[in-house]
Amino acid sequence: MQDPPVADFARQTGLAAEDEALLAGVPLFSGISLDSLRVLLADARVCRRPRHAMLFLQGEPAGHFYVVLDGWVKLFRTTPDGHETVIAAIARGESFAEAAGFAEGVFPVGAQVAEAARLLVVPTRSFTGQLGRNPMLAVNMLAGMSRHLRGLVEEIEQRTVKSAAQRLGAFLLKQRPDGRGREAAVIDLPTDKGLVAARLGMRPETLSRALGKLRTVGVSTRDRRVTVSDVGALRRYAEGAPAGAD
Amino acid sequence: MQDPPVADFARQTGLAAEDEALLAGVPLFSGISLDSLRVLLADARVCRRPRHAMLFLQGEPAGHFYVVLDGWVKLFRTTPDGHETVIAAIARGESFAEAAGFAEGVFPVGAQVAEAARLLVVPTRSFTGQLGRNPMLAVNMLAGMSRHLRGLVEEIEQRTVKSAAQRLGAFLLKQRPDGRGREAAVIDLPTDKGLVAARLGMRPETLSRALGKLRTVGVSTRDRRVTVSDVGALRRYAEGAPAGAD
DNA sequence: CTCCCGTCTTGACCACGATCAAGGCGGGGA
DNA sequence: TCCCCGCCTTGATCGTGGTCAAGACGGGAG
Repeated sequence: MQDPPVADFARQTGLAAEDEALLAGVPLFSGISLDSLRVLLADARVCRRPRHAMLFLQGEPAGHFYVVLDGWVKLFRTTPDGHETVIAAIARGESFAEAAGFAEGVFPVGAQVAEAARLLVVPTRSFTGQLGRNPMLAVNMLAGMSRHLRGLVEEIEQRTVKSAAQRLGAFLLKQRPDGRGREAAVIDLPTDKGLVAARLGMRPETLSRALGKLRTVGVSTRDRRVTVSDVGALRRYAEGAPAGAD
Repeated sequence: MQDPPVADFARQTGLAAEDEALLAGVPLFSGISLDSLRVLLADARVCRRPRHAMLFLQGEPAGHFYVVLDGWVKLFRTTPDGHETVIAAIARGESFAEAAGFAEGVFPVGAQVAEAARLLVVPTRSFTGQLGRNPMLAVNMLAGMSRHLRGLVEEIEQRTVKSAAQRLGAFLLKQRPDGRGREAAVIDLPTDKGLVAARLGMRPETLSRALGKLRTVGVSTRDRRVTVSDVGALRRYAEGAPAGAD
């Protein structure tokens, strides 16, 4: 409980070295050094949850927030007339319910595991405690959050300026951060197409048609497996003018 | 320079009491007590700028951020091919370039006064300095920012779910926070229609047509003066189902 | 007074994506 | 084995808002 030596960090939390690298890349934590991150997350714990597991319900009191280490999580709101709307789909390397990290309250949405997940659970109390004890850490985090904020806003605004097919193209490219040439690539969709559609802010039908359009730039599909014949061409399409291709 | 007594706050910065109330309501500062705010903004200064004054240019080094005490400010980006796109229109009671408040860098957009403005200018250095000296203040500010973040994201996402006319209705209602009954109201648009359109994420032509649609719920226009015959009806329209009214 | 210019409105058209509806396909259970 | 029920695709249609183009209106300068 009291200041465990850094060496115990991994054993304490169940974090592998590659998890730490992932955490350092979480937008919320950008601008925080790895060492500081270890301190900040000293009381965080890793947990695994199978597909369809409910993490929390809308309106439940919140005492912690999450980082997705692996898998996918779906945030949803239950409408008065019964059925649910997907608010967001959270991917590996992203955090959610962060607001609960700074002040306790209730979760404004529900969360369900959409794809078997490993999660980092961070308790609010210890998190804010550490921040209070490390002022510059809090300031760095503020800087990180304002960057995060701008990024989020820009991403959402892109939904107006880029076409569905372009957004899908960018999404596909993001699934394999390595390949940069013009070679071919095989990408397995990280979750079912319905949720991918939600993630990209479109209906499943539109996703289907967008995949169709991408055939003109060498993208073919079979179930969840997507084959890109020319990564460069796809990138050009995704970044180029909306009407440019065909 | 060194810890001025609180009593000098107003004289130092040029802030009136009502300005302090406004500042307390700025999303960025929600969750910060008025006293703390006085400390945090001890080095901030008020300045007036006429219409069309340039506050800063895209790419300029940033050492401070702003709060609009009165008037409107337009953020824009100059595209490679010469002409400018409006990124955002900032109203009284909102802050902008906040990212510059936590870490120095360059302004990613340009800013111009769209409607004669009184601005609070907050220097980055003293701001982060104060935050570093008051840990709990920084934590509260993080809480405020994450609320702010959710609010922003939700507002932008509304651009998909609400119709142009509904967004305009909501905007009009926000211009007079007092009236809540079903009586009539006269609202003067706070800035020219082109900028109002930008604020609402639509083209001027669409704003014009949206005003036309609102005529069916008792809204009439003459230049910048908007007359609402039944505030309750307008509110119902703005909040209700997109297709519900007519 | 007239001309000009910027703001605003109106009309016609079009592209995009949502919606409704109908099937295809595949996997699991009886 | 057959059937059923998700998931996905495909087609037809429609509403919304962006774009292009043409005026209306008003104010200021000459």
